[in-house]
Amino acid sequence: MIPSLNQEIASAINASCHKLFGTLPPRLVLETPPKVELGDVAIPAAFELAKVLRRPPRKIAEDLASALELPEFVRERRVEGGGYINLFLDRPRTMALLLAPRPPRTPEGPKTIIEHTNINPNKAAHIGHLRNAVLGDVLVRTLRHLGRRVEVQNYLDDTGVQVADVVVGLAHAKELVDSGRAAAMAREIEEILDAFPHDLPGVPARQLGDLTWDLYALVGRTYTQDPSLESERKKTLHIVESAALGRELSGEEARLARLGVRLAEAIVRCHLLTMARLGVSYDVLPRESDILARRFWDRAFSLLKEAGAVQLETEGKNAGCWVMKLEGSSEFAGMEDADKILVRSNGTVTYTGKDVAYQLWKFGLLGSDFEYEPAPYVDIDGQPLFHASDGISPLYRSRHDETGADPSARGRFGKGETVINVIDVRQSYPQKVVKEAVRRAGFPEASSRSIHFSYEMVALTPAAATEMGFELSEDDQKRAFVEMSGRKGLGVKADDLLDQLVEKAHEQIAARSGGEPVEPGRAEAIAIGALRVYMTRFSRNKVIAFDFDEALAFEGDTGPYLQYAAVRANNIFRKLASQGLAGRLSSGERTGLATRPAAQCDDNLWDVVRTCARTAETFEKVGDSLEVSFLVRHALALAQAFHHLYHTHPILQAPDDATRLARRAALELVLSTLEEILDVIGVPIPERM
RNA sequence: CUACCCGUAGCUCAGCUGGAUAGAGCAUCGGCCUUCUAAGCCGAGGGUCGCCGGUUCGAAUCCGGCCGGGUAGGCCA
Repeated sequence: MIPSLNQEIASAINASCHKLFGTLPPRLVLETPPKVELGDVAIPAAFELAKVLRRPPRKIAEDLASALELPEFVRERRVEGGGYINLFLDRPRTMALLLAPRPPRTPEGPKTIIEHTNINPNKAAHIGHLRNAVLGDVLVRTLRHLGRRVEVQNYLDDTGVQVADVVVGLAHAKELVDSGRAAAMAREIEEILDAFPHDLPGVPARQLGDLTWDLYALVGRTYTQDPSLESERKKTLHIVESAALGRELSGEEARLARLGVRLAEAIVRCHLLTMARLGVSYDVLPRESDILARRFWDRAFSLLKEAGAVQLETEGKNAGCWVMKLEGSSEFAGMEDADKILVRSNGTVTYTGKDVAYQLWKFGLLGSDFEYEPAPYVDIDGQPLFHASDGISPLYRSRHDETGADPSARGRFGKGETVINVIDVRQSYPQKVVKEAVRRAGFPEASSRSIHFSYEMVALTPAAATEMGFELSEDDQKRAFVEMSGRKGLGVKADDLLDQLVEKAHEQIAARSGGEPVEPGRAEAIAIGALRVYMTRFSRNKVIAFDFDEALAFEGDTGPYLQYAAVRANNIFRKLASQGLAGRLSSGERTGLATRPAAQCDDNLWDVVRTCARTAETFEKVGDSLEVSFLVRHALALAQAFHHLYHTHPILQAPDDATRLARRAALELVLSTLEEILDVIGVPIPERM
């Protein structure tokens, strides 16, 4: 419940067990009883001891309970159920302790690098990317809250096939299916890119994401209908890579390469704008093109070769490729062909190969680094559009050479002790390969600190897909969910969903404001709250079958429910002030709380306090398990407890000052706890609902 | 074929390393706005925890085997 108190209780149990039974409980766990009436801390140790001592747990609990020498904080002990020892805390003192000011934590210790978002810069972001970014962002905020040093990286695959695909679409628009529409879109896209970094008059920045989304879908359809275009794809990818490697290119090739560079750069701005809307930010944007230009792979390759981790195949289907043999290792057991190609027979490096180099760099083990420059995204006045995750520092991106690089940023990024990659579960296999490669390159400790934060995908319910005008096959209609597919253009765009949320929030506000004008930030805040909670309230390994009704819900287990609790708490303090009553607790009141009669803390009030008290351990649990839904569910439980209290314990109309003080104290605690948690989940608290 | 994930109320999900009467939200039904905003609260109904076996004083939870659904096993990422 309270970390320091838990420790005292734990050592008391151990001491008494030793004295009474001459043995310690195999595992010492402290639980929280399911109901307030049952107490504040539950000790199930008697169940464990029953096995060892071969005596009924209830008996053991009774003996142990009376023998325990507990801290003064514990007011009462009871044996409940089959053998639980339940402790009741001194309510006023606990409350005073919980309300005592805590010094803010400054980050310290070794650095944890978290990579998330990582969207192919060739089209608008969809709701699957949203899950990635929100989970990653909440993880970042949680670890920071726990006092760790965290660096946020958003990797840009600016020289990948997906970028090449859209370049193909632009260069060969007339050969695509629906060529008329394709050509029109291509023209508009090129105009937008020509004007970049400025926007065309009247054309919103996100238009580019929408257009490329559609164009990419046409390219995808064309590939399946007319495979001859595939050769253009290979050629284009080669051009894009060659440019990054600094090779001389002919006129047309150079034009295509430049197109790819500008496309990626402009789409990244779309993504960053979308994420900024949600309050998601990054410290550095490492680019794949710079990994190529800086020859990171060459370094990684020699490390792997020196360690004997890779070998050149001379025969078989992988002849001419450099592969990492995985057949023997247990992690890859049972796989038919577990070997992973890192260098293709034509000499080019696979994505996984580049990822190995990137991973080694993240740990500072590559012996090579990027240069860095501030990300080039500015508004009309030349002010930066984005900041680093501290909200102050500039957002940097990697750079391949010194020209234009910021020398003061040199060496600032990477060199993490722990690296967490937020990537969906479908990429478990390549992630395992990367981890294994780091190990075999001679860095077992770095390998063990390579964490794949995996989560399940966001898919669409057939209903949602149909609602958006997609025609599903009969088989698909029967499925529980259908996978999104950029190549089919099947998916819900992040900004579209946000817009719908904002619109709905606006309607709801307008419906209750009685004609008063609605300030624009309110609907946006509610939309963000709804979205962030929707993306984080499920366990990581649960597929989210996206459903419009569910995503747009504002009642029950939702962001607005949390926000409403905080708004209500704020309203009470506001109202108290407007009536000339004491509102927020003074420091004298806080310390004086400890000696007040316990009677003012009835069970209902205490239930809320008890929930607040579990916050610290919830944060710890999230840090240990990397399961952010624990935090969200805790917030929901707290909000629920408070909404209940709100109806049973009026403060303005409290019967007397003493009662009011106890209630104000509980309110103070709820509000500060809610603010603390919502800040970490990234749910903004509006002034009013 | 192999590995991993999922299977709990009509729907969406919790259930923390085995333990208190299996809990929330949505939906349904019934109440509560002259009282700090009803995006709220109170109450009711609704469960063979996929199936079978094992371990245990005790299993939704651990183990084994099935069944159903999903994902991965590309010189794509």
